[in-house]
Amino acid sequence: MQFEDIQNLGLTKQREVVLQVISDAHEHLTANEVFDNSKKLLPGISFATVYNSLRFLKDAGHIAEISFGGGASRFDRGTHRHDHAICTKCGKLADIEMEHPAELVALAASYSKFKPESLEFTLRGICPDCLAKV
Amino acid sequence: MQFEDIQNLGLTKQREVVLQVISDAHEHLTANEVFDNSKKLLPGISFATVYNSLRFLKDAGHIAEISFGGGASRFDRGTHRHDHAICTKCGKLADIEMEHPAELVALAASYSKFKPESLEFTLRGICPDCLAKV
DNA sequence: ATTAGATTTAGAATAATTCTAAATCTAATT
DNA sequence: AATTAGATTTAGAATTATTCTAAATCTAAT
Repeated sequence: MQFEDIQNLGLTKQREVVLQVISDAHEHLTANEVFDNSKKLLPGISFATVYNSLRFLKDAGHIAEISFGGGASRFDRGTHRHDHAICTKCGKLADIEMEHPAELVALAASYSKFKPESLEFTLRGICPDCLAKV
Repeated sequence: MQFEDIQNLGLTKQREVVLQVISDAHEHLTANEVFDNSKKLLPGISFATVYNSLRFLKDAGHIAEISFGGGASRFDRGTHRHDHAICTKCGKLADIEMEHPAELVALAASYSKFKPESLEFTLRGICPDCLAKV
């Protein structure tokens, strides 16, 4: 877990703010939410710039885009690879930090004939909160 | 691999057609493409009905929705669980038919504290066609 | 035939994302 | 300090994706 100085990545102020917002958030925000939060730090920022910045930051590997059936994409500070769990009751999205079984990527690559770059999975199930509510 | 008679699922004609279109397609279609193809079989069908049918068929487990960053959801005949590979060069989407390593779901569930229902992954990499083009 | 409930239709409405053109900024050069 | 080229931002329009609404139609059970 390495400290990354957002002030020093050679980003424009707008991109810095967008990255800051995503880093500070405890949840996975939509583009719209990123926009709302960014305006608090940089009132003049425009919607298009948020989208541009999201694309830029994604291409640069600073953030990751997550999407599920239904609704807008969400964004995630992409400092390292991780997986997701999504609750089929309430829709909550959680991160999973674990190593993959050694053979998983190789197996998937051999089945698909793709040259593998990365693999990420989504676990569908019921989150602890919803389990407790029954 | 079991034969399923689409004519006999107790579906409305519109839902039958939507399911037929998805089953017949060799690729993963967007809602828009499903609509276009459905019109060929049932000219009067409306866009809203295609969306309604997609939701219905998804809830009933006949089809699955797949979404990635960027663009519309795609739909897949969901007769059985499978994974996907997506090409980072050309965007092509392929199915992966393989068993998961035994411990994968249990491991993911224990890390997330979710009660697991299903798990699917996406392999990112370069597809055979793009590899050949270099 | 009647009726209640579900489904479909057409089109409007909303939400998500991208595009456009003009203005601004940045960094490199005079 | 002025000039310039290229990248970025802004504002808002445009496009694309999805959902909603209300009236019409269908279905199955009386």
